[in-house]
Amino acid sequence: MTGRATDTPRWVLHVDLDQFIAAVEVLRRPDLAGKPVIVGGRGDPTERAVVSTASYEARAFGVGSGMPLRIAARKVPDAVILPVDHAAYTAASDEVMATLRAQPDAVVQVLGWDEAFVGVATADPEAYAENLQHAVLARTRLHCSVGIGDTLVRAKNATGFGKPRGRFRLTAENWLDVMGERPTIDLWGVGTKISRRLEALGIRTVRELAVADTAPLAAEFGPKMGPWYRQLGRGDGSNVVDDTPWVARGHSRETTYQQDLVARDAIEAAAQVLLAQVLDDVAAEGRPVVGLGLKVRYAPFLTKTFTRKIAETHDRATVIAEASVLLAKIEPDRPVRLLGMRAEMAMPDDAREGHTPTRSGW
DNA sequence: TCTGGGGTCCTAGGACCC
DNA sequence: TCTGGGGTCCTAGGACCC
Repeated sequence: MTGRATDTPRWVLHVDLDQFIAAVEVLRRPDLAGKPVIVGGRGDPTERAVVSTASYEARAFGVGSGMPLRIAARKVPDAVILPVDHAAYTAASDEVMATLRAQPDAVVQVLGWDEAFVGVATADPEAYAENLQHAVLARTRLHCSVGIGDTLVRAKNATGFGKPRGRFRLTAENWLDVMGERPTIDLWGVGTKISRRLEALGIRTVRELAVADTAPLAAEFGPKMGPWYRQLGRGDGSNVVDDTPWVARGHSRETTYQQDLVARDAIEAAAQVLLAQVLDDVAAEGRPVVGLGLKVRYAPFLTKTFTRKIAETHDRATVIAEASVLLAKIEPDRPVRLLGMRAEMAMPDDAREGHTPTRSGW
């Protein structure tokens, strides 16, 4: 006998806050409860911006995140439109994550502002999840839904069936019964492009993907991604929740300009502003810069990216000088609607070798 | 008057070396 | 003189997520 309760099954819980951003706004403005609330940009629907979150009342009108704010405002004339307040959401998120970490024997892997995996050994995952929901509500006044699974993928996919405020369990046993007839785009990690390419291979549903031959998948998507998509279709993969502190590979800043930039000077000045912000973020971490990136959008569907490896340095002036090589690649006489600057940082030597928490472990 | 801003990982193809 | 094949590094770009 070891000290570990080896026959207690390990479960993955995927915790997802319900309409998180809108809910945080309602907490500080209770008069908004029950109203269509849309959060996006600077809260001005005449500006170029998109919806970050809509409350369920606004979603009933067909508004969803990613939609241009202007169109959302037209769909819901009575909507309350609020600016994005990052600091408020970060503070609320920190409270939620602290609550999760305080649960008995919980291993917590944060995925974003409003979601996390919780790994736990328990004989009754539903009861554990319900306790967790009560704890989050008591401490933050926010509601969440919980997906319960025997793998990370199944837990993640289960959550949607529990919304709002509920729980749902997906395991090897019921995966294909629940997911089998759904289109592949419902899978986490399959978007519009991949689902379309799968369809061209004759694969439309999750079940069809689950039983597909790997050879044509590998031929279409490459030796890594091909087999990975098939595994997604089966819901298989790791059940290990990884609480290793996240280390950023880099930092970037992007801005969409309300009016396109035309003059060369204006474009270069704007890029320097973004680069300065990026270097502030990098400096705050004290890690050297090893690469640079530039993104430029000339028109809605024409985006170019340029990257460049540079010799490891802490010196701002050196980085700015290196960036001029990328800036020279911006085409003249072409209106620019978005600029982005990115700096890649040297990774710490310890432990990150081969560690890719967001994807390849699954 | 369509399309944010912050990230991650993978792949293809060219350059270069042996 | 022409040509092979493997490996690595780098850049551009694709795709996905919240």
